[in-house]
Amino acid sequence: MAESELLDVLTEALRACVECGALPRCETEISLEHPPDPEMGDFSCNIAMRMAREAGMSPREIAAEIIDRLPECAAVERCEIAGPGFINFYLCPTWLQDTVRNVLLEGAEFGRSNRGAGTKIQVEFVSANPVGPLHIGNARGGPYGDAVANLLEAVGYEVEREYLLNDGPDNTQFGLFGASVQARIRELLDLEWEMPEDGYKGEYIIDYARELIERHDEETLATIPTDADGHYRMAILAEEVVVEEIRETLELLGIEFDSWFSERELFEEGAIDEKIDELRELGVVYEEDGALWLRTTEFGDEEDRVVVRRSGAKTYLMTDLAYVESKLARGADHCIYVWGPDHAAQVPSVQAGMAAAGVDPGVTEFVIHQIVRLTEGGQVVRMSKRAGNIVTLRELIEEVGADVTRFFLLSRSIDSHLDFDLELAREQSEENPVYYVQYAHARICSILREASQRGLCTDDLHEADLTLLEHPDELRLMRWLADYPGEVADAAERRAPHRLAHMSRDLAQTFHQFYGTCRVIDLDATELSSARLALVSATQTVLRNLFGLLGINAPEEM
RNA sequence: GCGCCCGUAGCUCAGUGGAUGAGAGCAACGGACUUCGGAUCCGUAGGUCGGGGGUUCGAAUCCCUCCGGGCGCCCCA
Repeated sequence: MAESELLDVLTEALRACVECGALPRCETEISLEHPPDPEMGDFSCNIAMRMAREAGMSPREIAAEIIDRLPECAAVERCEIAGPGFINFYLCPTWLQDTVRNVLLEGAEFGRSNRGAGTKIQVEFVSANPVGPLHIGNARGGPYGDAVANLLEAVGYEVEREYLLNDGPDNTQFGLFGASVQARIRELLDLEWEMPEDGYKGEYIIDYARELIERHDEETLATIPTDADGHYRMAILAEEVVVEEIRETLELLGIEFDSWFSERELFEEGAIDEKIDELRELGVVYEEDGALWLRTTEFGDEEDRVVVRRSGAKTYLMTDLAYVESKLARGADHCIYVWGPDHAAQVPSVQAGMAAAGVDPGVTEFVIHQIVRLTEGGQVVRMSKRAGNIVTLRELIEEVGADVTRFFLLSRSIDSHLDFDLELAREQSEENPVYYVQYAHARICSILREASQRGLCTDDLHEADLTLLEHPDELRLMRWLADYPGEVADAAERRAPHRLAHMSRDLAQTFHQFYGTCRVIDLDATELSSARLALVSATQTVLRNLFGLLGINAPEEM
């Protein structure tokens, strides 16, 4: 709010400087930050220092020129040059009070913006092969992709959440899965059976087999041939069960997809073949050793890649090329791919392949998340079913709860390996950061209940006399609320939902500090009580908004 | 061997070009309500930001190099 006003006047001043020749035109971006000490002002700008070299002037000189031409702005009380050339702004004390009032009036809208201006972004995440239950390894992309989607929506993008099902006829793994399920079904039906050498030998395959026998006619299942076509048909039948399971697990975490896109569609609708023809016309493919190769080397890849195997089967790269076109055709302006670390190596070839196919490289964006390990008492817990350890994501959620699972998985930067501390996650006490942040919310609810019971009015708090809020801990809390919209925008821009987890911890702590020093309910000072209740209520709103982006609950009591 | 990620307090991690500004949580130690939720708060202690070189007015942050750890390197996905 105040921040965007400041950016406006700075931009204006800079333009004025350029127009009258006081400063040369520079492309440097204007940004604002907080000085290390509130004594040094509410905001500061380093533009003068960043321009210094290009302008060939000293930073302080530049700062002076800018300040001279700063338009009148009601929010700014004064500004001054500090240190090597910072421009520090001291805002009118009312700006913080306005912030609190805005929070109360805007409610769930506070912190949202329209920077995205309705641009359509598709976020594709999880997309684990539909050949088994979700496990810890691919669990991270779920909360991450969902929270990034929340962030993008919060800053005004139109977002679509998509799960890609790798269920095409040429998908080796999918076929193997079908063969494995078929083997188990035949075993259960007392028919001749054989598990493929590279087949899926996990026990869950037997569960799928039992489920399919329950859902379908035994006769039908028994007559499905044991060749490649039969394997594929069987895989499609089993996929239904797997996808149900995956969907339910993700729903436990509050994740719901707008679209479950089946790769099969690309084959059935001929999109793949069309794409191959296109590549031929573009002259970017050639045949060798009976396979069709894409000249990705000419687009920055280390070697050319096969798109159609000698067997005639299409590779993932081929389907990726048809798939991205489908995304764009369905209206996406920008596509974010959230992939696991096992796919990191294929990013360059996919990017090169897309370039070869004529896709604007600016429309795709790849985020690779790093691995998750379970730890207990500092020891890595192997995901071994035989040892009775947690293996699937569902088991983890059942063990520690959805809020804890989400919060933990979101609490680290996506580039960092994540150790999921089971011991800490199970802890239902102050040690567990999730309970810490939720406690702040529950405490606020309790204060508001108590105030109401004692006859204080908790409605229309935006009309309270907020000028009474001047304690350092009150000011600190208000500053925090004022920063919130900018922090959300930053987190969205950087695709960094882990910042939300840190923010929630930070806001909870700032609130608790305020609570410790500022008595809220005081029947001998009802004016002050109302002002503080307004601040408490505003904090509750921002906590809720933050929890909403994180995707965790805001409990009224604990 | 090549590629990607990581290396910051005892532990788990933020911070990724700015100021007298290296921080948080946990662990350790010492404190705080006869009143709103002590699942809380305050204080103390704890660092060659993996090593070295470079760029810069300024580097934990950018570049080079070395060391250490993780992951990946199929006509699998």
